[in-house]
Amino acid sequence: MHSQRGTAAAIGGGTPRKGEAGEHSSVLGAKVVLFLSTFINKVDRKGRVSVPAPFRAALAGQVFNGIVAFRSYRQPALEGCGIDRMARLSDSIDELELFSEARDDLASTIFADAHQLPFDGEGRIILPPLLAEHAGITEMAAFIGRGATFQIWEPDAFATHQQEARARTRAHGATLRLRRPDQ
Amino acid sequence: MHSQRGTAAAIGGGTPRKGEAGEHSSVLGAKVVLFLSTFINKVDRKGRVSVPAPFRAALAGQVFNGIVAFRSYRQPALEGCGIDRMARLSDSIDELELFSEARDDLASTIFADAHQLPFDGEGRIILPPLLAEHAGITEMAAFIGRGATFQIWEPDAFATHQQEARARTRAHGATLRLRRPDQ
DNA sequence: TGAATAACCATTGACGCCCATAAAAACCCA
DNA sequence: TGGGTTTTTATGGGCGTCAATGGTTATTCA
Repeated sequence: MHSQRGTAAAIGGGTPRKGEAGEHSSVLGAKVVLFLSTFINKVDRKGRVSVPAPFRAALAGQVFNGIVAFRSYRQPALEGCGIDRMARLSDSIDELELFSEARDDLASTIFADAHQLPFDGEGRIILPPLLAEHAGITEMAAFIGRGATFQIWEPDAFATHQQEARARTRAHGATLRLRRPDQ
Repeated sequence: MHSQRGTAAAIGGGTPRKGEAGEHSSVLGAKVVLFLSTFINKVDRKGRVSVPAPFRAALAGQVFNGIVAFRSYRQPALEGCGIDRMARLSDSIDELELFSEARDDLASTIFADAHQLPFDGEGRIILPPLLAEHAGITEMAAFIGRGATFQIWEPDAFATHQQEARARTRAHGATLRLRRPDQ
């Protein structure tokens, strides 16, 4: 049908069954959050959409039970992540000069636009009209895993975008250096 | 429909249901306060405005049941936060050279101008004329989440400001290094 | 005593929460 | 390995509750 299932999962929340701890992936430090794969779900007439179960699993345990979403400023899409990431962002910004212009701009660009969308009992969120509109979402919504974050697109728009991105990648021969495991 | 609901919340107060702890987000350290999103509420003829429920939730538990607001000296807007943050600000300023000019200016600009606005039974505050005037607020007030603090704007003025901020951010390629998850 | 302020109800619509269903995965066991 | 069983998900819809707002009464202070 619409969304495949279990095709991808998110580390850290990956189906912790029957009394398994599974709460923390490391003793100190945050849980590893990884959003993978693509899921297309339906938007019902109340504006509700199910967040893919694997994504929810990745978010499990965060202080806020839901997602944070804001309009991407370069694409007709929504940026999504968990509240923990926003808290980190807030801390980062707090380190900038108080009352500086850069700080102002970042704050009003990101935080002012960020919507906190709580899960209902079934793991759905309500897409605020402003956001849905920005992404051109009406009937269906595509959840796109991007590692530490994810995006939400209108499915057709994303298909187009993906093709172009692939073409560009091939052209530029994008290379990426893998980060050292950590210290 | 006046203001959206639950669209945004603040960590720590965000809908802690069903016996969930949700009180502290970290063992030591203060509660995580995060103001997100934008809410536009009406100012009634008595000068009352509802503070968005999610913001109130973020402030819950602080020693003073209300908000602190003072005129931004860079923008036609009000800076808002909880009383706890003012205490921190005080500490920061305390670290400036005693009797220095900067210290003096900051102290008189911020603290002298800061208004403590208590919530009424319904979670509203009364906007003092001086503040409302500075922000050009008459009919409606926009509450703008900025992470650890928030601002209050006249809605149209903010819309303009936000667009400019977006443009600047995009231009500068607003780079902000995300803080490491924590140590 | 009058005006300004705070405390107290009242209304309404949006939203949180619950229940129900069907289909797909995951699971189990022969 | 295959079939049957259980569990989880995605999705729909109804209803109670709370937030935003407006108005009225009590209280305080000049």
